[in-house]
Amino acid sequence: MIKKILTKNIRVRFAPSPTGPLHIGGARTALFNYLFANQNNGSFILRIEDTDTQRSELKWVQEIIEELNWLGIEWNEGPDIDGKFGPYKQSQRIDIYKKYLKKLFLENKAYYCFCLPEELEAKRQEQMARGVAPKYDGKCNNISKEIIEKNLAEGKNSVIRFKVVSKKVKFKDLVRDSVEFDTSLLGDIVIAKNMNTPLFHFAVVVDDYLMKISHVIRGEEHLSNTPRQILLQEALGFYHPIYAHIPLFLNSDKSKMSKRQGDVALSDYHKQGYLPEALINFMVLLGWNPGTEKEIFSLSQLVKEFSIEKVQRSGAVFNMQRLDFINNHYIKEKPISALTKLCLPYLKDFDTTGFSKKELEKIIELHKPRMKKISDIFLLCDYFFIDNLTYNKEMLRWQKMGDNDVKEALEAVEKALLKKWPVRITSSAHNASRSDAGWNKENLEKVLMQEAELFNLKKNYPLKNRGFMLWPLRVALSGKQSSAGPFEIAEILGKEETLQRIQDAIGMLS
RNA sequence: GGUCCCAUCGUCUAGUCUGGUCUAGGACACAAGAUUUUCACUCUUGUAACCCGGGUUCAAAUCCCGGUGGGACCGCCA
Repeated sequence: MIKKILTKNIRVRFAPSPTGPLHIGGARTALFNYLFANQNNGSFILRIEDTDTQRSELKWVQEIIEELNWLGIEWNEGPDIDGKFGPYKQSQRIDIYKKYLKKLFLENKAYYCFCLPEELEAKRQEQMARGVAPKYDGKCNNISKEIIEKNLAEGKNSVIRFKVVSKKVKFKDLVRDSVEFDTSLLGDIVIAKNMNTPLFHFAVVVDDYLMKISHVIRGEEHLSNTPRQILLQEALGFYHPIYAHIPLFLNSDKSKMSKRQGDVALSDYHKQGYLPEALINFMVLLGWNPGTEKEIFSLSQLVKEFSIEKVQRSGAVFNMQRLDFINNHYIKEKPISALTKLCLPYLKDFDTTGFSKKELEKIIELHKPRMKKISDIFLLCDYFFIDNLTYNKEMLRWQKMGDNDVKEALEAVEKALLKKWPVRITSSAHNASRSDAGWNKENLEKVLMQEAELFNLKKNYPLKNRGFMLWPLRVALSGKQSSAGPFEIAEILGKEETLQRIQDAIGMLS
């Protein structure tokens, strides 16, 4: 007797296994579930599938929760948020599974199997070599009760198998329409190691039923698992949830995204300084689009606009360049004080104490358009915090300049700066502070743009090609092939350090 | 090997259901140009795709069939 599908109350779940860091593909599965639940006024459940006690660890449960929270994906029920259908960790539901396991035994739908893993593996190899679908041959299906008791009493290695009924299983999938499998190709599956150790298929089916899950939205790798679970549902008299199998993230060679070819943990992206809003936006566009040309979405917009039916059927290559682009977009949008806060941890190896909050914000602002990810800030702005820049003196040359030309240019800069901001010989505190007055980007620009033209006139360089003065200056201040502009740098560095760096450059040329 | 899924620019995709408006649109990347002292940002422009073969039709990216290619699964993992 199969009960009707529950669709009035939308309830979905994300069911990760805490055997390692949260996979980025898992994060997208969670996202799709979250979006689907929230746009339908439903509930989103986080369920921890830790039946594999060997590999499951508490720290991974914590990581899953932390990283999902960081992304901004919230659930209504889970290991940390109690609901009516808990507990939400499978390791705490052993008695529940036992009850249904007994039911299966009682109805003669499950049996003990005493085959050894090695002999099973040998059979599997042999079958595959012969070109047939590897499947369990049902050897232990008809062992007598006495033998079973005896084996069990002796503590012989055993597992519990479910009798897979041969039939055509057809189900509707929100992403793939109708899918059909012939279960006669399937062998009897192992659903538990023993009465206290249920396995994946069984625990999933029981929990989805008990937790009143209406829609199972999961990765495509589970598509071929679905008929087994449907058979289990039928054997237990459960309703069938509606399925939606979403496409996989792919490596650039189109294989399933794997660690071998790059980062797969959500935390890796977190650590590198990808913003949660960027990751969300990027992930959702891999396999879904609104059908319009809009590409930037916040999580709350997605709740409104997302549609599971528009999810793509084929896998999507995880394209880092596109992630970088989207991340850069969100970095540029971020208010400067918030962005600075995010950058600071990546600057912890520098001594930033000499800079005020305002100055640090200016530094970040300057490098914002260049940042693909927050961690980039380290290499982008290091020259502000390094006392003695090291660079090749050839770098100081602009176009056809020689050492002497560069030296002249820098000396002209120095002279002009000192003229406008003279060094006081009588070093009273009052005068010292006055000498820096008006040392800002605007004034520096005014003075030096003019000076650059005078220099060109003198040297017979093209008048408007101000690089003859500004390029050496910028390199002297940054020590870099590319950096922010010289006026901006000088403003933040302050007069003393600016003049010092010019002096250092001149020193290299003598 | 078996089963299932999939197939539009290098990548993500729109268009496919309801065939004509598609000499196939957008975005990333790439290239060129403008701007700038450099890089980046910004703006403009450009290169670039309907897997192949048949069929149906006045008309096919779109419907049908067959290939081919790619992927997932086939566990006492999930």
